[in-house]
Amino acid sequence: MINKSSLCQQAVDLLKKRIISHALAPGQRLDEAALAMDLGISRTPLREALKILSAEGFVHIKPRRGCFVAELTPGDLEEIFPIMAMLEGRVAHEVAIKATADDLKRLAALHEKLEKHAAGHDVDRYYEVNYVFHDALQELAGNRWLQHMIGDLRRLLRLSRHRSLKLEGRQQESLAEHRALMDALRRRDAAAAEEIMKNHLLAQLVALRSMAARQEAA
Amino acid sequence: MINKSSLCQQAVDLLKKRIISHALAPGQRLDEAALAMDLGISRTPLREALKILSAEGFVHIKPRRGCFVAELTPGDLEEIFPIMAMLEGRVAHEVAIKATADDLKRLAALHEKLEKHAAGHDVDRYYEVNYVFHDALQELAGNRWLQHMIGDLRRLLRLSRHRSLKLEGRQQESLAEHRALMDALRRRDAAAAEEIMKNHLLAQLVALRSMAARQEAA
DNA sequence: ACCTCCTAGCTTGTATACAAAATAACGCAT
DNA sequence: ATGCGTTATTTTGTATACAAGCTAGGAGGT
Repeated sequence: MINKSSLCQQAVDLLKKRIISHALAPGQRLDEAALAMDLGISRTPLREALKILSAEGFVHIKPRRGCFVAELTPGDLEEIFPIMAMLEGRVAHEVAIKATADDLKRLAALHEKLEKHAAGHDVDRYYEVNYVFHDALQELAGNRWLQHMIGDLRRLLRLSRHRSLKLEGRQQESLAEHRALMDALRRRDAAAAEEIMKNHLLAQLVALRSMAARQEAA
Repeated sequence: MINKSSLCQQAVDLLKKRIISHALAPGQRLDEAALAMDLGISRTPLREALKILSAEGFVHIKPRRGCFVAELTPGDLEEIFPIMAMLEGRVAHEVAIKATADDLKRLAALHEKLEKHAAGHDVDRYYEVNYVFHDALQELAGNRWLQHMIGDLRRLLRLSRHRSLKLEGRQQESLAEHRALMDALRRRDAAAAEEIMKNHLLAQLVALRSMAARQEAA
């Protein structure tokens, strides 16, 4: 058993995974007794886990009425993406100033992977590496609170299965934006890096809108 | 008794107050049994409350070692203020665009109160109204997620008793910045409003720094 | 005298049992 | 048949009891 942490923490981790993977559907009611039985634990640690998930926005607890998996409306996305754009823009800004030549090399290596997966039309791996890339940037920015807030929002965004890269042409755009970002970082142009990152996020929002519109039409 | 909510929620609210007011000192260990006894509840709802407070950053839970009141280091302030500056800047931006003439009148009324308390050297009331003013702005911006995140950070900041307005001259500066903000809002100059608000927050950070330096010297 | 190991206690983590409130089901009256 | 009221059941909220890990203090050895 690698898992030596508390049952509460284990429950938090597992439920997050299930919520993000939509094994637990948005809006679904969570029955404490049934869920506890399913996880093989008692209600006490499970309830503590649900309180944590509630504070982090994954579920909503309606007093005396139960616990429900959170759902993100299109309106939420419209509100969250601009915030993310600001925060990640700030990250890019800091990285442009702080990163060492070595750091930039590591980023470049990740970017190369992105190019490769894009060329191979491997959307899943592209997403994966993209995540790692953004994560690495946050690490380099070295602002723990910024990192914390972005992390919260990122996890939340995953509640909605937005896969905007599936929109034709979007992956190429995304890649071009990443290229421009790497350029700005190498030039140590903080203002440009921030602006590019901002627009990168906002472009994702635009892509999501058109996907939603397309789905609406169908 | 107006208070009909769960014991857990009551505990959360009360503990927040105690932590913010420093009735519970930063770094202090919270003994579950003793605290539960003190609050007149059992450990079960108290533990749920502590989990929530932990997720919101008010306390840190070290597994099997206990729960400790969080403390903000000067480093944390240096990280948080720039984020706040961005977020509140964004709020100002949105308000400049969205606010109706009526909204602006309400804000102006609040600003008048600020001027009055400043003239009367009533620092406490100035802080109070200042809080209401910023809160009103967030309301007008109408971005619930932005509001949520700013709210979290604001409460966190109150962990450190930073009273930068006590620095001589700072209150007058603060007032001037508020005046400039109102001007920009009336002119519907979103970019200017955003910039002014950003600098308003960053100026607070600078004031805090010099207070810390002064305290260091003493 | 100091370090180590072991034990005793205290504190956190978990399970179960109980209380209270909300939902569902049933019967009655219209 | 339908709507309302009452009761039964389910489910959340809370308390208590139990298990397991950490801390501290003392005994024994070097």
